[in-house]
Amino acid sequence: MLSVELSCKSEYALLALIELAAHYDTGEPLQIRQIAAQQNIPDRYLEQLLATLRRGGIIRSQRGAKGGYTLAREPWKINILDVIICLDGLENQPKDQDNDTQNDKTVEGAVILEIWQEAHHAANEILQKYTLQDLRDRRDSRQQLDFMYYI
Amino acid sequence: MLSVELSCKSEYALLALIELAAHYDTGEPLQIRQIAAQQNIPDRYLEQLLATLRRGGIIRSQRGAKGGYTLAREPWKINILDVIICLDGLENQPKDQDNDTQNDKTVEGAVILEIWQEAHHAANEILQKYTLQDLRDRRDSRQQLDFMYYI
DNA sequence: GTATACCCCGGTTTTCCACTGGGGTTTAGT
DNA sequence: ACTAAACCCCAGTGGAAAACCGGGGTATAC
Repeated sequence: MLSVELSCKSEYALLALIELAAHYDTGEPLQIRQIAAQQNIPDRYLEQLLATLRRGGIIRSQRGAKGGYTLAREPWKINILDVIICLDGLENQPKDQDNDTQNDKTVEGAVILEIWQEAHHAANEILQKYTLQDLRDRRDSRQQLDFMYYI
Repeated sequence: MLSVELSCKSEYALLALIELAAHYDTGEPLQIRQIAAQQNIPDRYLEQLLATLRRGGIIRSQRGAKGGYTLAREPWKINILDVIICLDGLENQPKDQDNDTQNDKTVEGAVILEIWQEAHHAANEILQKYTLQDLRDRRDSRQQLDFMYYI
């Protein structure tokens, strides 16, 4: 219910977004197939994730032949927390029904929840300070390094 | 695989530990039944969690009639991260086999993992700075407040 | 010696995640 | 217009992990 986990979903989405960020300069859309092949992601699954990202305003889509996906804004204006919230959080609604039965509003439960929210907040601050541009840059310099070692 | 989540398991364990911390002064052990009834936890499940906490050195057990559980050390010497690591982490071994097949060591995956570990670390620092004593104190002052509002 | 309470270990149920499939609809190119 | 390429929507399926239950054993106070 209140988690900061690196799931397949998050990882796949970020991998795809790194690709989109890398091709952002060209202005051309990228197709699901290309991304999926590049990053070894099941394409039908990736399709769902991209649909979610689109509804969340992270990416834009172009339908029809020669269509595909592009980032909705510049890579340095999309941070990782945006992505995570879009994927997991969009339908974590208030859900404050069931107030007739004391669902679990014990004092102890509230105290624990409080601390968890604090931890959760600390993690979110980290995720918020990194953008897709940062991911792309890190990827590039890392690959540069690998090449240096190779020769 | 790398998560900071408030699961049932964690919450149950912490609720039980708050009870044990509250009764720590008496020196008397608390029985599973009492804790389970107090905090509305399925007792057979709580038994498993307490067994794990015992193996992790968080609590001690006394067998036989008039037995039960007590904290293994003072409430202010047990922080929340200790508890979480004991519950989830004890058997998250290295598991660095499968280096013949490149399991998923892509450059992009490594970059993402790096950032996630940083976020994870930030959350752990929060969990580490709160002890069972803190939980107990917060519970008590919260209950005091509720009473003030009631009259 | 007996009741009490922990101990161990295996099974069941439930829930959720990763993944798949079958249709549709929009659009570029001819 | 026609067709093919691509996204769109929604409804499943399989498997694994989490939550939970039960049976029989063992230590200990009285």
